[in-house]
Amino acid sequence: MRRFNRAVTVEVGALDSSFLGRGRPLGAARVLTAIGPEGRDVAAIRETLKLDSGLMSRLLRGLEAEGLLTVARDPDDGRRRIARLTPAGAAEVAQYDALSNDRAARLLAAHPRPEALLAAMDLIATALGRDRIEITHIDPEAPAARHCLQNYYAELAQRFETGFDPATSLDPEAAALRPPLGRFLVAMSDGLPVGAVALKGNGTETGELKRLWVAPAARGLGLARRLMAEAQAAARELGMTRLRLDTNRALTEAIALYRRDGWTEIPAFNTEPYAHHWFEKSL
Amino acid sequence: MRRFNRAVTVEVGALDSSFLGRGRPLGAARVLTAIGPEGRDVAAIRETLKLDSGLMSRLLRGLEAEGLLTVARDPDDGRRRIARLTPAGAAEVAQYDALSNDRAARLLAAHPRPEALLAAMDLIATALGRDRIEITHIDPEAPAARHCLQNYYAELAQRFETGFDPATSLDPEAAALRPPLGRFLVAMSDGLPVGAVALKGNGTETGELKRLWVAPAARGLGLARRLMAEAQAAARELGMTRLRLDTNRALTEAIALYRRDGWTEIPAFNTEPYAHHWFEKSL
DNA sequence: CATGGTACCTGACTAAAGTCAGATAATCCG
DNA sequence: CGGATTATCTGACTTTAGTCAGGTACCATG
Repeated sequence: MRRFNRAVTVEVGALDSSFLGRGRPLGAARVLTAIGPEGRDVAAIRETLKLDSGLMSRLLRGLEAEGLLTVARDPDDGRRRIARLTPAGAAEVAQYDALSNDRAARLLAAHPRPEALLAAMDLIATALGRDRIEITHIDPEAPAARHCLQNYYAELAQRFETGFDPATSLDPEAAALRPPLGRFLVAMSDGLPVGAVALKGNGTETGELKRLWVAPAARGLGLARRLMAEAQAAARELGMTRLRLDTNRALTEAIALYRRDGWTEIPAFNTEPYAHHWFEKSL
Repeated sequence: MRRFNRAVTVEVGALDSSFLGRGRPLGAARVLTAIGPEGRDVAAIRETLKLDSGLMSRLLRGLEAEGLLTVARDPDDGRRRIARLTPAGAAEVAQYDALSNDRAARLLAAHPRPEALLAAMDLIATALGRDRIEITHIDPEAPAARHCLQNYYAELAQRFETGFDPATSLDPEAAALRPPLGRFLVAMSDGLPVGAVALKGNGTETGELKRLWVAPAARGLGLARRLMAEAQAAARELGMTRLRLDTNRALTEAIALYRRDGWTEIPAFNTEPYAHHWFEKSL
């Protein structure tokens, strides 16, 4: 553990000094790379970098003078300001990205088992960021949602004895998973989706939960339970009084979770070909 | 990968600010913890922390004024100076260690699979520190040597179809593995032994290699080959002209390595009960 | 429309980190 | 021995990071 700390500190330090090689103090470089291609709220940048407003303001002024960004007032709220990269600024950010990608690529290329290395990093990033996992509502067709569903399907294909083909399963319409009918919830860890659940509604007081998934690196952190709790809260908000779900007998942990969390098994309420158990819970 | 970087940077930053909580600037804290219980060469500290000599000198003076360390001249070389912790300094270091151990313990305790997390950290620490793996000669009864041998035996017990009991194997006397007869080589990565090989001598021109082991997290980095090369160089230094070794048929990678590196199979030259193959190489 | 709160800016400051050019004493090497 | 080299120290700097106390413009609310 201490060895890990040391190795990582050295690596972070080396990355920082390679950043310094571009002739700009680290604080300024961090602000620049925190803006993102779309531009970003000054307050949001300050929040993620934990900077004092005075310092932030000065750094922005410096970068503005270099011609790397522009700061404009937010049309929705005149107090807020939005920083946007100029083409020159975007080019600088690309240079910084290249520096860190190079290091990463070299590290991976030199390693005999790059997949193992990536899996290890994933595990550690999730472990370190576990208190920062946030559950948010997104559109069921957003990239993060697609990412979760793809991983979910891939895992089902592996775990079901019959395999899994999404085309033959009952696939809810996207409209049933977005307001005002339903919701799509994802758990995000540092910008990466690590879990999801879909709440399907049809305008009645009975909703349905579908597509509960947690990334392998984030399992055992109680994330599935948190997702379920958030989904139930969302269902209540939408005026639902009862939730149902179906599941496959291969998903034993999920079934155990449902039982523990007060779901009761009921007869089949749909014709889902992959389902063996059906559950219900009143809110 | 970027996510890993961010998570780790945040963690390192958090650890740093918890260090600041002890009312001493980070630079001074780093110097203090870099000294180690035995005292350390000022130049060596400067090297690992990459500090300017002026800065280093001032930090030492400050810590000395606090009564946390003493600086004395090196008896072997009057230009060099050796920093040693006073009891008060050792207590401070213990406090810093406690801070980082607490964080580590909390992280591990909160994780569902602490072993997996540790293995992942080990893998990453080794991957990041691979250019810093150093091969040194140590005493065959030093703690690092014991550590390697224990892991080596444990692995043999698992891989040999008959199991492995060191008591029934031909165990070289420690004297045959230390100068002037032989050598014991370990590969150290940031203070942790990650590989070893023993060179057994009996005063003649024929030596024997034994106990070649590489830690799982460090496999595939070509470390076994480096260890073999260093051992051969050490054998030449000791005036040997021929090396022999025996091995078990379960150790297929090792056998492949010997063949690739110019060893030739020969008839049994000893009665090692666990051996199936015997090799020889002239230097 | 006054009031309190928010987001940002500015100026004045401090602490920490790092740089640079000698100075000094010890060692190495021919 | 004498010149070159090395390890450390000292003093005089600069840069970066960060803090703090106002100040200005804007928003939300009764």
